[in-house]
Amino acid sequence: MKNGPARRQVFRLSRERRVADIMAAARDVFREKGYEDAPMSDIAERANVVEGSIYRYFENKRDLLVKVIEDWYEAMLADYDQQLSGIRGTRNRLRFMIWRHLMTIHEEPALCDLMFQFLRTGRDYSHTTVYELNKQYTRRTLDIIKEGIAAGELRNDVTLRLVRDMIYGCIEHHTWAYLRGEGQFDPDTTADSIVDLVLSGLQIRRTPQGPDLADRLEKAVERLENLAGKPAL
Amino acid sequence: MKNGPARRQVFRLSRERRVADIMAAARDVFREKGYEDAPMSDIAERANVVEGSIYRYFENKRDLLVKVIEDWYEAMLADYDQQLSGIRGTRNRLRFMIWRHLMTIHEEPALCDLMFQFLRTGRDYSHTTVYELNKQYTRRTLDIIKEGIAAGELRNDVTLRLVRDMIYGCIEHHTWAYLRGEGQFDPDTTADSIVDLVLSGLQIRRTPQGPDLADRLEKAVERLENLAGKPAL
DNA sequence: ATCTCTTAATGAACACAATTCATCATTTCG
DNA sequence: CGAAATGATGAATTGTGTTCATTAAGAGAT
Repeated sequence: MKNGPARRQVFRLSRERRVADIMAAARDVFREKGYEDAPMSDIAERANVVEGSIYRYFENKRDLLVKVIEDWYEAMLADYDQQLSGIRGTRNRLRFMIWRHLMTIHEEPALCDLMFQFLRTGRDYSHTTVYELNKQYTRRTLDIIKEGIAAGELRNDVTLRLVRDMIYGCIEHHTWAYLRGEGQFDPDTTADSIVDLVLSGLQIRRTPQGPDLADRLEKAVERLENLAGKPAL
Repeated sequence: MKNGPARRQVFRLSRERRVADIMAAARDVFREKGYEDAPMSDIAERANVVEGSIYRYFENKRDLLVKVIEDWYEAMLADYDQQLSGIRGTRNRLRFMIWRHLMTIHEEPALCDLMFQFLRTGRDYSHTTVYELNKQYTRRTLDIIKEGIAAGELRNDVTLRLVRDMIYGCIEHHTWAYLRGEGQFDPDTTADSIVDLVLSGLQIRRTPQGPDLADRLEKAVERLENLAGKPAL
């Protein structure tokens, strides 16, 4: 019998259980330390496995990150349709989508950060599941816009892609600014403001034909006055 | 005399020249390979120095990246005010800012990428020079909005921060989508569309009861006229 | 010119983290 | 119960950023 260094007791779990353990540990460590500052050794320790074991279930560190984000994202979107289906009216539905996105970033800033910084920038992003999920997610917003157009409430001469970029770009830009200390975070009023801006724009709405209307009224009254002033009786 | 390995000829240059050489090399390598995939050895080789020498002028790899981006950003913003000062009118000035930003991203996608991905996400971003430059840069857009408000052209009940987030968020979101293959890139029409969307919003402007109201009033007066004209005789 | 003295550049050595793999423990199955 | 299959291990490897003792180049004095 060789007297080597003490070997840790080996536990054998089901594949699903091991994967779940590692992903849970990875999610926690990534949340706390980000991607680059999260050593595999930390993840292994928290998952009660040894570093090398992680590579039996995940190709590499990045793959682990991708799986973690996918898992979270998918779960988050699960009951989305249901919530949305209970809301009526273009404005309300749009507001919900914006509010929901703001809340998500507020609840999981670290994971959102990882997603935007490390997944979305990767060369292969457009071939990932996260890309598809995200597309599916933003498509709902565009569907709301389309319905608004079909109902004659919204302009039909805008590029839908740009509207999407404007809404989501605004939310994200706003959130990063908040995360580095600019202003406060109030999903309710922010959502209201964004919907209002997107729908109404910046320009002051001149009541068109305003002066014209006044003219016409004045002329009508004049006719009345003339009529009344005459020796009609 | 020791017969060690051949030692490379040592060139001594002015500090400015060395720094400039290293930064130029770093800029090129970063542009080609990104941040993480750009080894210091490549940068050193291209700058004709040895790896260790870089650390006489830069604290570490990140510091080098920061300096490179700063340098580029500063140069880019240099003749900005001058260009803008030649443009009149809220809409045109706003359009220029948007167009200019689109062009910048189009001309230097790699450096913009680095800036967004590695600088803006850093913990210390809000204490960097790039942060200040960027603030100063976006402030001009907000100044244009403020002038529009002062001139009575734009609504005064919007959060300026949100308008900024909407404009820049939209541009950036749009650009990343483009960079990963969605749609084309046409700074001119895109700038037009964004300005239009920001100023006018999505909602169809109902002439609010304009003609309708006038019609109804005129008819009422007509009835009065008829009434007054009849039993009078 | 020659001889210090200061300073810059060097590249070998270090440190640290991701990844691999030969080895051994555990389970499964005949 | 024994043998094969499978899974976990952790030591070794690799790659890369960073450090530092050593050495070369230039400046100034004699």
